[in-house]
Amino acid sequence: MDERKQRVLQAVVQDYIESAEPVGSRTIARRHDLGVSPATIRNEMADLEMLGYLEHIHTSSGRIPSSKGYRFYVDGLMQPMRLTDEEKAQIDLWYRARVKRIEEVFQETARLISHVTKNVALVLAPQMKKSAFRCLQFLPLDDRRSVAVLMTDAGFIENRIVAMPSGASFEDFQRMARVVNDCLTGCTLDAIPKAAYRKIRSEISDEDLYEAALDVINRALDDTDGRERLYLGGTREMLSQPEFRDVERVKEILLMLEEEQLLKEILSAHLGDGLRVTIGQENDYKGIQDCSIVTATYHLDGELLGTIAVLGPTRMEYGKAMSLLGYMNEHLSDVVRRLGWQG
Amino acid sequence: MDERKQRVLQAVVQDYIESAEPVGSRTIARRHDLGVSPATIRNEMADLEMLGYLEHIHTSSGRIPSSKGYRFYVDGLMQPMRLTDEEKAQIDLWYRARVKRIEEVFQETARLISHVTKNVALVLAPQMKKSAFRCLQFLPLDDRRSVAVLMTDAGFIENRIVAMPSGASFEDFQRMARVVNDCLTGCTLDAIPKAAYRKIRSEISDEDLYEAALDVINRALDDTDGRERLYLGGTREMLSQPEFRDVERVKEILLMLEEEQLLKEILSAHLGDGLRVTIGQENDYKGIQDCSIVTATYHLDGELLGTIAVLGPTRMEYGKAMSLLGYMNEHLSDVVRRLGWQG
DNA sequence: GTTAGCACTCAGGGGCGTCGAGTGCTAACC
DNA sequence: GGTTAGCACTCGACGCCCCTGAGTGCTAAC
Repeated sequence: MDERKQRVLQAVVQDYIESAEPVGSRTIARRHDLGVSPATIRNEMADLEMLGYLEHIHTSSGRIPSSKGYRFYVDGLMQPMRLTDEEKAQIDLWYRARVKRIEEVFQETARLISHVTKNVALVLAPQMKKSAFRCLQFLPLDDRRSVAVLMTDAGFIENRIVAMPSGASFEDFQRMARVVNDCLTGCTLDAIPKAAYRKIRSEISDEDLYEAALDVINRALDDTDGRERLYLGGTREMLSQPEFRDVERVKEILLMLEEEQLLKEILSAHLGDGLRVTIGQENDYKGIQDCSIVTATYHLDGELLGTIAVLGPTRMEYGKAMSLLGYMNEHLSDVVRRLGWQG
Repeated sequence: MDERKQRVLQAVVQDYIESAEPVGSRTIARRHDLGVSPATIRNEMADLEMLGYLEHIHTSSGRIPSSKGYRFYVDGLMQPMRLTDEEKAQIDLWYRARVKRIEEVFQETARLISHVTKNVALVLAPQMKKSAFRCLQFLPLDDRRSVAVLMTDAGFIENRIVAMPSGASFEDFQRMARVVNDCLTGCTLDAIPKAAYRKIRSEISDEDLYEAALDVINRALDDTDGRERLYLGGTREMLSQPEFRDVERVKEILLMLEEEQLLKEILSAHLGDGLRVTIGQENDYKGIQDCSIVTATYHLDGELLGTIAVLGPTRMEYGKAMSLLGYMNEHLSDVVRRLGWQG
């Protein structure tokens, strides 16, 4: 693929991303200074199509990029689009604001991403089980139940209603909490050493109480439990994309966006190092093979914490999405660090 | 308005609700046994239009009900549609399931309502400030901040990150929590007696600590704070309504549904006794004058707790929405009672 | 008061010609 | 041999027309 072909491909992709219309040879000749006539560009485009980088709806409609075409563009031709100062300012402003609850950080991150990219944003918060236990307390609910409040180092707080074994009093629960606090402080939740369990076991003589303690810990770990972990933003912004002009398509994608489990799987599949782009048919899941996903993972001290992503039509401003995710990434890692995530 | 007119009006409304197409005299003659010819029905329809119950897009299109027509229908003609046993079973099943967190109850209620009615469901949870204080605890976050966990009698739990005044230790905070717990137990949060404040004041000697205590209480009361209180469901179901065939309309309504404050105001305006229907132009807010809202409030011992609502096109199955809300209402009141709301 | 009959209206759909954007091919050009 | 101009061809979009079907309103007859 010689340089001129690359320039033509670049021109086609850029114009198509901008206009959402198939682009023709004359348009390119007019808008990009390639120094050749439309006829030559036509020839190049025919070649590019033969090579699989462009597609043709019908004879006489302009070309649109194929997944392969986008891939080549993203990997080599694209120039990363810098965020404007205004956009940066807007983001910085928000992150400097006082955070009231940790969930807000993720929700707002999703909102900001979708706002800037006009696409759906997905934010997968750090998994609770990856974080370090900080403390457990119980609040009394009624005579049979109490509420367990579990906090981890990242400032995550989980509530669970737990039934108290008959015969156990609230004081027993508080005693149990003290034991658990003593034994688990500093443990990462998905890797509680056996020794810790043994210690809890030995300090809690009552069998039922021990079971209750395990129950609390296990249910706190059960991430599929609540709907907390995945934050979505921009289902409305999405509608401004011409790809979603017809309601059927919108329904389809909204349906998919409700399948939280599926989304998590998709994000997990993309879990890679840093920025990653998956384009159209590269997606395993059939329903989004006309969409692309840009994902970024945020880390702390080498430990994977979570993922943020932009999901949109293949005709997406990859450069912008990538810069933005990179930028948000830093902020998120920073926030999580400030909140005292265990490094 | 004689009986035959009423029967014609009823027929028009029912058919229109079912088909979403303007209905003509012949259709009615065919599908409802009124014992008269289409011509007569035409005459009646002309009268009904004159009286303001029906509308006409143009000559030669069938009639559609006006807001006034729907109103008459809802107030007098409609037969309340019973829920099917299957629907009831589905609902009962869910409510019998083990509730993990109180928020789930409201979220799932919204989901169920939207699923059955194919419209948007709104659930306004009991206001925290109306509930009785149960207990306050602190969890340590870092050396400058801690997390306040406040629980009320309904099982609501609120977390807030609070800054600790310099000089105060976490132990001070725990001491403060004990004082607050002693003084406020049983108080309704929006009506904390002055005496309670005085008592707290006298028991907490440290000025900064007292301020911090007030801060926690006040911020917990601040309902606009989190996004917890209003639960939405069914933005996807909504799309199956033919009224939302064009994306512009969808965008409009989605935009509105994001304005949580606005929705709360609308719901509050509809706050009435039991079931209430607001139809089309009866709505104050311009953006939903082609929509109707059915609201129901749930109480306990005469005290208003919250509101559940169905929002959809004026062409809505009022009977079904009303029965459903009534049914969900009982369940909700029941759940809240079980969770020990202070009567 | 009810109904049949008739003229009229309007939206929707199919057929048709036009226009414009675009391609592919060929022959000429440098 | 690569580049370009020219030309025939294709196809979607648009506007137009006409037809059809559903529906009304009016009038006259029952």
